[in-house]
Amino acid sequence: MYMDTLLDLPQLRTFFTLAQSGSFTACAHRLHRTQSAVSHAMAKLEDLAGVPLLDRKSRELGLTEEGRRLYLACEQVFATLDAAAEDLKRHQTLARGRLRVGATVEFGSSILMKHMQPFLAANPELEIDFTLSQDLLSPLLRDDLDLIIDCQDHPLPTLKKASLFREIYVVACAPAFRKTHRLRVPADLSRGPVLSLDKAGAWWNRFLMAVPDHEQPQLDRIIAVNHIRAMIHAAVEGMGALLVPRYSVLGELERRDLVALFPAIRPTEDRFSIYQKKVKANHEKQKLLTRYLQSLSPAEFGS
Amino acid sequence: MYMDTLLDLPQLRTFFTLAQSGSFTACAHRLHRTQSAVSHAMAKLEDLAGVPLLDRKSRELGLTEEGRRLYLACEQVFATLDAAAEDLKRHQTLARGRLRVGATVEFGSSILMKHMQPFLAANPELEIDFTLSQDLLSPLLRDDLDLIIDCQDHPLPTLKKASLFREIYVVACAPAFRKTHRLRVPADLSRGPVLSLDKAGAWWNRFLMAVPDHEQPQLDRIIAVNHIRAMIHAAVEGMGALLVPRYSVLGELERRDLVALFPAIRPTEDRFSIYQKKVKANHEKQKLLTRYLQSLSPAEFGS
DNA sequence: CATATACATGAATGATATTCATGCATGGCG
DNA sequence: CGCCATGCATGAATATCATTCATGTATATG
Repeated sequence: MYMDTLLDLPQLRTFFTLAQSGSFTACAHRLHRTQSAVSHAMAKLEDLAGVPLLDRKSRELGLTEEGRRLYLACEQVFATLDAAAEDLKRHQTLARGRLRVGATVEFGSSILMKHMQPFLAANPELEIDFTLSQDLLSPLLRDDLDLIIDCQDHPLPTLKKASLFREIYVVACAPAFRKTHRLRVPADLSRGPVLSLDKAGAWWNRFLMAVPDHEQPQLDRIIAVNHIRAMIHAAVEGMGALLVPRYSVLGELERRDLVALFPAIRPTEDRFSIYQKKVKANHEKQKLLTRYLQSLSPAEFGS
Repeated sequence: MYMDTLLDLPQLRTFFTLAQSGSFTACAHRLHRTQSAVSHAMAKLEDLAGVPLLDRKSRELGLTEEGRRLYLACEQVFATLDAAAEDLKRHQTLARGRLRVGATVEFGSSILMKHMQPFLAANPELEIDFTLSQDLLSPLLRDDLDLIIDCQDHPLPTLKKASLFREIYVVACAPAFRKTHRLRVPADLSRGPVLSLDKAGAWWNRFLMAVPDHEQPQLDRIIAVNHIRAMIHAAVEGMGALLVPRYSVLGELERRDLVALFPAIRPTEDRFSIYQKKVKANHEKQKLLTRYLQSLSPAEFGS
């Protein structure tokens, strides 16, 4: 209903990236969106522009004359904009003092630690301590922690919640294990041992609930390992299939120590959020860290 | 690794306008937003930037050092962007052929006609005919019209709907009339004649429903006039108070031939939309007109 | 002081972008 | 050829974000 500019930034950014990527799908990956989102965005942009901007006929996707001109404008605009953003970042007031951060054990050790160095380097005056634990809420409320990263929901009115990323679960196993047990559909899991945090196998419910009835496996042979990292090592050694948050095995998947099974099955996702006491959330150091964490792309978290 | 841009266009546009306007409220008016919206947007922008951009302490609202730098970047960016938009507009494929447009009588005669000239001038090859009528749907379905602008809802699957603006109703009368009848609250309307499209006064229900119980007027003296334009002339002459869509009396309010009454009471709004047959909505000429109408600011429609 | 002006804020709402689940076309390839 | 893979489009459902509404707080002004 309001149409200040004909041009809309998210769409232009998409267009700009698309022109560099050569295909909708590639562009979508770069922007951590789906191909569909890119398609919608471009349709809208072209509709707004009133002229075709993309030339879809040939194999390689090209720009029309108008598209090329718009692309040049984008170069200008984004150069300026990015420079301005850089400039702002440089001039952010540096944080100082002490900040006590809590996180879940697996997330903290595998992901958080990997990404804190640049932040620490940028804020040498800031002293950060980390506490990895299952129970994060009570230390936060007790003021033993200033900021926690948790996948449990804490809907308290005194807490400020900022959502961070979605924790996606995967079923995975060693490549050799998949071969010997001929794992093709979820039902095949009945054939071999599975690793579980608990002996009863409740750990796997999250997965089972997402499996259609006729493909339900019988998980009879359960190997209990009460520690995720240990479970992962066990899986790499071919001891069984496991169910874990994707972020915890990013490296193993990359190196093909593990392979993901049944990508079509999507267990319910948990959402990781940052929680802070509202009264302290305005402190520069807390805002700074929050911003930093949120600026990490979802890909870093395996989403 | 870092999210798109830290900078977001609608916010930057607001910031840019704000810097030129000198106050939140003034900026809000320019952008046809509320002061609150501007405030929210700036809060978010500053939060993203990580540094204060606005200096609110002194009487005149100023920019901080970082704000000034960002403002310079904005100048650049919006200059480029607006130029690109202009360029695109120039290169839009010109429409040609014939386009039959339908609209409600009052809207068509008072507003639509006022704004079509630039469009016609930009598309000399296009022949447009206008039909103002109460019944727009059937001619559209019969293909006697290509595009209609209507405040009735037509939720048909074969039609494409594009919303245009909200029709806001006002109660108004001649300044002298207000004085002689001492109209201060809705109940005072009992004192003098009111103009209505129908003798029964059902026309006023839209207003009465928005009035709290204890202020309900008794509309006993009703002057029926079955034509809005005539009703307006009657009101200007001091014959009574009337209830009309704001857009129909924009001129009279401006010249103070009429004054708006009870701004606190807000009758239900109707939404004007553009309807076209889906199969024909892709025709260049129809898209062009749709875009043009949507690009008119809400202020043009009295919203 | 009382009032007016200017901005802030939280909750509710409304609008928009994104995804999901498809469909349709084109280009290898057995 | 028919078959599958790939790349883009599309409509409905959903998630995300902006805007408004209804207030609150602060400061200046007569």
